[in-house]
Amino acid sequence: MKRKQIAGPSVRQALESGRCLPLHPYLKDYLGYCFIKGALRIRIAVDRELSRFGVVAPQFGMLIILREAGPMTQVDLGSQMAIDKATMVRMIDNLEEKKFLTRATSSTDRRAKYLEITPAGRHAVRKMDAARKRAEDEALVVLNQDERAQLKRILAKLLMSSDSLK
Amino acid sequence: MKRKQIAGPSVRQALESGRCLPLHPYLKDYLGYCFIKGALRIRIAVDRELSRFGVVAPQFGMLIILREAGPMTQVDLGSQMAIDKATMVRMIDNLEEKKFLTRATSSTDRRAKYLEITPAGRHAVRKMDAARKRAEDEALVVLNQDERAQLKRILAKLLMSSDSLK
DNA sequence: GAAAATTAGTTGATACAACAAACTATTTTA
DNA sequence: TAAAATAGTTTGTTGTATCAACTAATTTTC
Repeated sequence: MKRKQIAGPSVRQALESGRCLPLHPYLKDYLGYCFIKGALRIRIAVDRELSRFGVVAPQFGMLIILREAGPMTQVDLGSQMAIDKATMVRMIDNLEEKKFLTRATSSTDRRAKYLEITPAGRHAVRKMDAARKRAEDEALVVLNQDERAQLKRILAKLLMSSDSLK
Repeated sequence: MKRKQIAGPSVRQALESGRCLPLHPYLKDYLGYCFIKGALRIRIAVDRELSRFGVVAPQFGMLIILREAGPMTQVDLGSQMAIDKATMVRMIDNLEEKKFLTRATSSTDRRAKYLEITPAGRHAVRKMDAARKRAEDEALVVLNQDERAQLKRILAKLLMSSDSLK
């Protein structure tokens, strides 16, 4: 009478419930555990802000990239973000619906659709970014400026380097 | 012709694929983004190790807590870890099947089942912990000892304090 | 001290999001 | 120019956490 095997960590659960992640006393010395709890705490705070705009974090990221890098196709953007093209369709649908970007068929390749952030999108993304910053700051309120800078530096170092790994 | 709304960030996806999370140049200054990427990188490494034992991170956590705190009921353990009781059943099934713990009906409350880590469970958890440590160290290889200590300290401070929040 | 409410654990159904596969329309390659 | 590849879309599948309902036991309340 085997029951179905469980598999995944309950990350999404935590994200959606938005409730504060309890930090268990017997687990607090496990770096990976603390790292993920800390990251989720910020993510939850940011997600809460972004939800007011009807977008999720990856969609915010898309708008940022489109703003900085200019128009590009869906697969291009998707591959930069490691998001499946089928998933992209839905995310882009949602952003288009909100008029944050336009889909325009390329004149040189009529299969491809170029995504371009709209003025409304630029405006929204500025507000989202302010909200994001607020949420992050609030989540980090217990850390002083020095600690925040260190955290940023360490994270950057950690991620930069391992970009080359694998 | 509305298509289904998307919702969640692609966390699980990254976890399972085990592939290296790309860090986008236009997003690398967003702390929350980097934080979650860094945390996932470690989590992926640890999960890969734990999968050899057929458990996921929360199950490892359960065994640790049972080892440190002694026997307790499923709901008790579940509430400490903020895991739904229905989810608990499946996770515990899996651990019981592997003989890492026993379910024993309480003599004082015949509804409740006390979970107790077995000698095999203790043995396994020691090996898991060694594997976890190895994985974490490897994931953090680019950071020197001082940076790792700082990271730990900052994470601890961040999480400790906000335990009181909300 | 019995009825009502609560609780522990379990099960099955549901919801949801990512992914795979199949498809259309186009473009590139051989 | 025929074949292969690609962009985008749609549909269907899969995996996982959750909900709702259920059983059995306990506690509360009157």
